[in-house]
Amino acid sequence: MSDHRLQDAIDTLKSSGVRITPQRHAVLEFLLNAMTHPTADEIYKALESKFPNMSVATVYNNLRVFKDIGLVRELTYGDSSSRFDCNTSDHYHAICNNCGKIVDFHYPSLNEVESLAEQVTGFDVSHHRMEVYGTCSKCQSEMAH
Amino acid sequence: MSDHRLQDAIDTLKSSGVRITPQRHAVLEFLLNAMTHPTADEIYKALESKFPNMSVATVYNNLRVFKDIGLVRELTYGDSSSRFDCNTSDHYHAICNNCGKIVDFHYPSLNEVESLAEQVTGFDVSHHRMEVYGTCSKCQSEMAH
DNA sequence: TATTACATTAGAATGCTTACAATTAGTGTA
DNA sequence: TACACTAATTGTAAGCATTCTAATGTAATA
Repeated sequence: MSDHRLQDAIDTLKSSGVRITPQRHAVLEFLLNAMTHPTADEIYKALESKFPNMSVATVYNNLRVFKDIGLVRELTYGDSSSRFDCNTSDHYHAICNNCGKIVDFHYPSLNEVESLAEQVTGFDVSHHRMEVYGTCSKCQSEMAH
Repeated sequence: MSDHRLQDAIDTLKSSGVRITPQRHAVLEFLLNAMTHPTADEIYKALESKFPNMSVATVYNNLRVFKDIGLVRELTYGDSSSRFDCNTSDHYHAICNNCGKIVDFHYPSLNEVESLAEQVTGFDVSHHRMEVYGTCSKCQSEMAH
């Protein structure tokens, strides 16, 4: 089902002059199929069996390449490690304070906030970020007991 | 001018059963007077001359105490270290992609987003976070040359 | 095929933050 | 004020995520 997105991503890489190595392909494929927003270490562990010799550095290197090209976004929350999101379409995140689960949700882009911020701060605004924090439904029902 | 805020903060600490030590007082005072959002290390360096024997651990310990009580907020961006903000009133941040400068700005709280997110995700939302990114006016004029 | 540039690897190094155990110092009570 | 109790501080070690480095490997090109 995501063959289409994978092929698009590979085309983007190629046209940027980036080589498609097996490791790079695997990281990309894993990210595209991931329902979650994995950390670098999670990606590394997931591909360990397929690429026993792969280095963590390779994961980081490739994530940076993807990020620079705009294929993935790096999400930095309070916790220690970054998460990576290959869904570059406009969306926001809801994060569970309890279990850390991240759920995507759509909302009309907050352009108004950007233009107000420009007026007030004198910035030339390029983008914004927004998340809501709370308790996910699973944790809510567990807490009820 | 911020004696009032400092006294309020100290009262809050006392009523939470937290002792007011000289180091703690100094960290709190520095944060309240800071126009920026300093890192733990910046606070440590700033107080070095006044408290030559103070440990970095003390800065971190106290910041955590303040955070737990709700006197300060921890800001985590992409860069390596956290920043601390003692302005707990509702406001948002504009961050310069170039120099890292952080400017506060006010905007009516995005309650609507929170309630929509609750409906869509099933979360019980407690709060949200939002920032705009761009180029600050100083960097803009420097880039013009 | 030789060359060149880019990727990967393994491990060392870095930087931020926390953990730990020993010492010091506030705070409430007699 | 003096005492005792307990929290806070200190210095250092440890943990963790991430980046760096140098050597090796691999793909594309002439």
